[in-house]
Amino acid sequence: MTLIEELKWRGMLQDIIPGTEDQLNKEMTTAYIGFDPTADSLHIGSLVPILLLVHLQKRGHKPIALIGGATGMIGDPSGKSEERNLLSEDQLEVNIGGIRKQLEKHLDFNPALKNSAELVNNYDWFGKIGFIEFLRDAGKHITVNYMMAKDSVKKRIEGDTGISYTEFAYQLMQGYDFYWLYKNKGCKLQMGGSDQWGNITTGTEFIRRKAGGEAFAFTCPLITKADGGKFGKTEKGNIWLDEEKTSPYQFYQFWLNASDEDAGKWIKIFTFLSPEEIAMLLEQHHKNPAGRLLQKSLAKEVTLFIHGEEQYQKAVETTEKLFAGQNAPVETLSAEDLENMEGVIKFEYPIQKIQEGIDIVSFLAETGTFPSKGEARKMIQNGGVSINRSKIDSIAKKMNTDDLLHDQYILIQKGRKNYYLVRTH
RNA sequence: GGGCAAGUAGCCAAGUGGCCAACGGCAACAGACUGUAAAUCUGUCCUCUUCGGAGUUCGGUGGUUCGAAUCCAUCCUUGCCCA
Repeated sequence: MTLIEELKWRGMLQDIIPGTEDQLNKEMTTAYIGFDPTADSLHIGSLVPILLLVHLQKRGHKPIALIGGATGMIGDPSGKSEERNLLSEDQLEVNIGGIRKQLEKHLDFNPALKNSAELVNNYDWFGKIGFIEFLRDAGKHITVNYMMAKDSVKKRIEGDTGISYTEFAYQLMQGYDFYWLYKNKGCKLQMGGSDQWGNITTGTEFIRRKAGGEAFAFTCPLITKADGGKFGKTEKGNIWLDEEKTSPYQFYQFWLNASDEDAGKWIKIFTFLSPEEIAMLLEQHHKNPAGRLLQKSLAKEVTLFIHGEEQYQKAVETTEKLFAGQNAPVETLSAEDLENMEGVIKFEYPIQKIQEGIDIVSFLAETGTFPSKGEARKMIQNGGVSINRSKIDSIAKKMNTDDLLHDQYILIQKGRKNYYLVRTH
């Protein structure tokens, strides 16, 4: 299976410029993907571009990760219905650092390799270009008519929010990036999400007109959920790759909670499992859907890839303690079990207040489980709060020392899946 | 610069003097059902609350009025048309 065939099978190919496959088969090809420095960590939405680079490098091609230090200051209109706020230079600096750290974990940057990965920041070349120079060098080669025909631009022009000259110029900058990499790094291929198709083809067009060269591209479909929700968002917000922002346990749980339909698609995209292995998993899953083998495999592979063996083990251990024995009495959890639950949010609380018999609503608000008493009350009335695995059915309940596990802990559940551990002192 | 239209909660979107914390939809969260799925049904969904209420909202600021998201003035932003 060639790289393109594999990506097609994995469901990671949306659009492709004819001749791309021949180019990849012909020689070691240098290819790039851009990353937007809109936050100081990448989230799972950026996982697909990372994986594309990894696949590429595995096949002996040379990946370049481009961080949009310059383009990030402008804002890409693609997929945005409104003008974006500009990021400050300081913030960009921080974000670029965070992203660089994460990319270095997954790509091989060893310079001894002939296809070693490279990291570039487009600020390095855009920072030096003057406005007049840019207009003469870049602007002259692409007509406004061509730029306006792009979907991302057309939507904004036809919509009722408009588009600023700044954002309109974005595709020209991205096109120039591709040209710069073509010229200076011999980069002939650009990849990206399907929302980038317009920007990408501006680049290949630019290279053709200005350099008379041929460049290639393909895009990956945007990841969606079967139920139409946004991918990678939960109650707590984005799922980040940084374990400080999203603990490995939460990360593992995210994948474990995928629906059957999504899991079947995602396991091809987000893991490196072979078609045979995946076919086998799918078959076993159909025989016994309740085993949720697909979700478990998906969660395992992705957590291993991002957080490594040790964190994966911890996530699984915590998961088993919390979920495997859902109906087991809470006393079966030892003090060590409780202490070692990675990823469960822990709070400290003075034991004195428990001894005094504080009411449940105040207790939940004061520990930080809920932001306010009102919310705590509402959730209890909705039947959504459990203490030590038994559902609280009255807001009148008072806490007392009988509620302490091992004379010290209280396990709070918000809904079925959100656990909090209160440690008294 | 001139003319016309628009700006409502995370998003879309009704409301055009009191019955408005503001219809409806999406997203989100919780419950029932389940497999820590999906679908379905139910509840919550501006903030706080002693659950009786209280406070702050409808681009900004002033004003009219007993009372304004709704009327007036002005400013800002956006779109369309004209120059």
